[in-house]
This record gives sequence, C-alpha cells and structure tokens, in this order.
Amino acid sequence: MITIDSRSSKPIYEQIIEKIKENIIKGILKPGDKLPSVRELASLITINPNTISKAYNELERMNAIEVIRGKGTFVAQNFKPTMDEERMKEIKEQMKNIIIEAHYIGVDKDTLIDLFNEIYSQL
Amino acid sequence: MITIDSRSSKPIYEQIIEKIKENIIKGILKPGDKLPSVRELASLITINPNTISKAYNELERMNAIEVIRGKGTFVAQNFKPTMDEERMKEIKEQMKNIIIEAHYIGVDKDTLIDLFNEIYSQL
Amino acid sequence: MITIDSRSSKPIYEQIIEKIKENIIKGILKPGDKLPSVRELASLITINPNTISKAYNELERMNAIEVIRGKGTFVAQNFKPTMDEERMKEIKEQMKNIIIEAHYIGVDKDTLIDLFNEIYSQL
Amino acid sequence: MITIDSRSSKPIYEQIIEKIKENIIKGILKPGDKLPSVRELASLITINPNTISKAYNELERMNAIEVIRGKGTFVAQNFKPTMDEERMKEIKEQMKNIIIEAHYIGVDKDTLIDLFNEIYSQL
DNA sequence: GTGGTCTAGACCACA
DNA sequence: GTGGTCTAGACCACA
Repeated sequence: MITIDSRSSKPIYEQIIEKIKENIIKGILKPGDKLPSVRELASLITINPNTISKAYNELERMNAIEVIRGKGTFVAQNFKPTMDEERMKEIKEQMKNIIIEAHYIGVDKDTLIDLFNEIYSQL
Repeated sequence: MITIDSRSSKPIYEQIIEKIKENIIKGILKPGDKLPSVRELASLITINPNTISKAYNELERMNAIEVIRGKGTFVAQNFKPTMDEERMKEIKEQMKNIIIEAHYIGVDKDTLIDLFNEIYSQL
Repeated sequence: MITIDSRSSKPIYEQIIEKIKENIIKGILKPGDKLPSVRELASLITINPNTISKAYNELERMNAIEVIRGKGTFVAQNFKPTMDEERMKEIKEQMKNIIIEAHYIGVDKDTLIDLFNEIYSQL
Repeated sequence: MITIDSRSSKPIYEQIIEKIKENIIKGILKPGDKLPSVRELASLITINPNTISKAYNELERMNAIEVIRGKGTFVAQNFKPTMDEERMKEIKEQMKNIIIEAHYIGVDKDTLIDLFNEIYSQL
C-alpha cells in the first residue's frame, strides 16, 4: 500500500520511491512481482501519471524495479547491493544531521539507539 | 568554520543552519558568542546575503541564536531542548529512510550502528 | 539461435531483426534457407507472434528475406547491397555517438579500433 | 549550437544530450562554462522547457554538467571518465550493429575505418 | 494495455 | 532569474 502525505515538503515522486523501496525490503513486494501500471497507481492514489512515471523511472535507474516495454513494471530479480562511496558519504551526512536535530529536541544517544532498533524490528 | 558545497542538492541556507548548529553542539560556538554579521559571513563564504539572512532567521525561530538590534547576532543563552512531537516524527521518518537507503547499498545494521557511534564520538 | 534480452531498452522486434541479419552475415543462415514460421519462432522464444511478424515484415522490406505465400519464409537469394545515402548518414551519426559515448567512459581511439577489429573477426 | 532534427525518430531530449556532450568533447563548451538556462534554450530552439529540463537532468546524472540551484547550469569541472562495464557492453553491441548495417548497404571494413578516422579528426 | 515523449502552463523554493 | 515539481492531456511505439 502506498500512501501520500500531501502536506509533506517531500516531493510526491520521492515519497512513492521510498514507499516502494520500503515494501521491497519488507518483503511485501517480492522479486518478479508486478507493480500496478502507471495509470493504475495514478488513479489509485489520485496522482498524475507523469509523477508515477517519474518515480518508476528513478526506481529503474536504481535497479530496484524493471520496466518491460508493453508488458509492465516488475520488482527486479537480480538486485545486488553495490557499495557506493558517493551515497555512503550522503548517508553519513544525513545521520549526522539526524543526531544534531535529535539533540535540539532533547533526544539523547540512548533514546536514538532505541528508536533505531525499533525501526529495524519493524522492517 | 563554515564550508558550503555548492554542488549539493541541499539548499545553501540549510547547509549553513546545519553547520552552525553543529558548531554549537560541538562547543565551538558557546552561548553568548557573537556570530559574524550577515554581510560579514556573506563575504567570507561568498554567498548571497539574502541566503545568510534566511539561515539566521530560521536559527532564531529555533531559539538557537538571538538577534539583538543594533548589537549583532549571538548564540542563545537559554537554550532548552523541547520535546517536539512533530519533529520527533520527522526524525523517525528520516531514520527509516536512512536504514532503507543503507540496505540498498549493502550496509547492514551493525555497520550502521558502528557509523552511528563514530559520528557521536566526533561531536 | 535467437536470444532476446527482455530487460533491454531495445525493442524485441529490433533485436530479432538484428539477430537474423547477424546470422545471415555470419553464414549461419544461407540464401534459400527456410526460416521458422512466425508461430514456430514465437513459441520457440516465447514472444508474441505479432512481434515476430513485425520483424519479418521489416526484414522483407529490406530484401533480407522473402516471404512466399503458402510456402514459408526464406533467406533472400538475390541480396545485393545498395548504397543508400539516407542510411549512410544514419550510420555516420551512430558512429559519432559511439565515439562520444566511448570517450565518456574513458575509452580512447586505439581501444575502439581494437574493439572494432575484434568484432569483425567474430563475424 | 544545438539543432534538432524533428524528423528523427530519436527523442528530442536525447538529441539535446548528444549535442551538448559533443560540444563538450570538441571543447566548444569548457568546464565551468554556463549553459543557457532551461527557458533560454527552450525558446532558442522552440522546444518545451520540460524537455530541456529532462536533458539537463540526465546530463547531470552522467556528471557531464552541474546544476546549481538558483544560479544556473554549468559544464562540470571534475569530469572523470569511469570505466563502466555495463556501458562498455552496450557500446560493443552498438558497434556490432553498425558493422552489420554497413554490410547491408555494401560498406566494407576499410571504408568503415576511413569513416571512423574522419569522424575522429572532426572532434 | 503498457510505458515513453512531449506540450502548455501553473506554482514554488532558492539565490 | 534559476531550476524543480506537478497537473492535464495528447500522441505514439510496443507487445
């Protein structure tokens, strides 16, 4: 299930990307599974098809899904995580920012680790 | 010291906010310390003054700094972290996304915890 | 033998055309040889018959194969290459693009010539 | 200069990508040079801004150009060709197809090599 | 039926 | 002024 938070400042297409990735990691979407067509998903969540298309294209670039001409869109079979230095650096940066943000609302290290474990157990 | 990555997709004003917050948390900037004026900082890092101004305004809204008319801008004295549900939810969301991103480049939970501790030790 | 890469961005019908042309040039398919019927090939490589049909039609237009009603499809007897300005221009264009693409992944002229000779020796 | 062939089957945004890459390789566009803004180029070649935007975004993904928020688009400074197996395989494939196409219009190996050298000398 | 391309046009954040 | 996002809607190639 994909839900969009229209009040979020995060672009819709990014929300879709994250939700689908999440579903793949959780095993809700398995390799080879067919995703709803661009138009189907568009009408399901009442979003413009172009926006869905943009999300699908980015997911394909990341090798998370495969778009097959005239057939549809599928969860990728051969997903192999590739250690990417660029993105590792980004993750570090984001993590630092989370820690700083947390500090500013009074959340300390231990609470953050608890939160971390909690999220992991839900995946 | 504030360094800006102009190629980053992160807006410059957000980069400034983060860097200043980071310096406060690290103790490099202490309560009462005077920050460079908007124009000073602007010429220091060759950034449009409007951008610096936006960053300072947001930092003031967060009570991280205080702007005193005719005197200058200072690190806030009375900073008290306030548990904010809204932002706690955001942090959770961001953390989940980091975990998902990390998974996609083959970084597992333990490595992520190591990274987490490493970042904390540098603050 | 014809193998199809369903993940390729190249349309299936074009892949079929290329594979058949390649087999003719390599001499695996000789003038007068009978090609599998549309339905046969369709079930052989599990592709929609319409797609095979489209490929065969284009090959016939190029005079590479001949369709004889009620008899079947055959590699053309009287194949005479015809210098076609239009297509020569296309080939030039494609070659330029290959050179540019190669440059962008760090492949220089000599390596490209080696590659060129290698491919020729395999035909 | 960027010219679009509207009769070509090649998508407009791909034509733009190729033309810009070509100009970079030829040295007509140098690192740090400012590209026309999305709207400028759009009105110059009377193409919809969205299409220009798509081309620029792909070029950025390839590290050929850099888009700087609110400032404009520039030829990348730090272009480093990265040997990419995936794309090397594609180039091989394309080269094989050119050789096959050339054969079908009666162009032999030597003529193709001459053509190859000619194109290189014009870059 | 499937996704890909393109246009026209609006609104927005950022510098 | 700059690019980014999104909508609405058209047309097309492909399977």
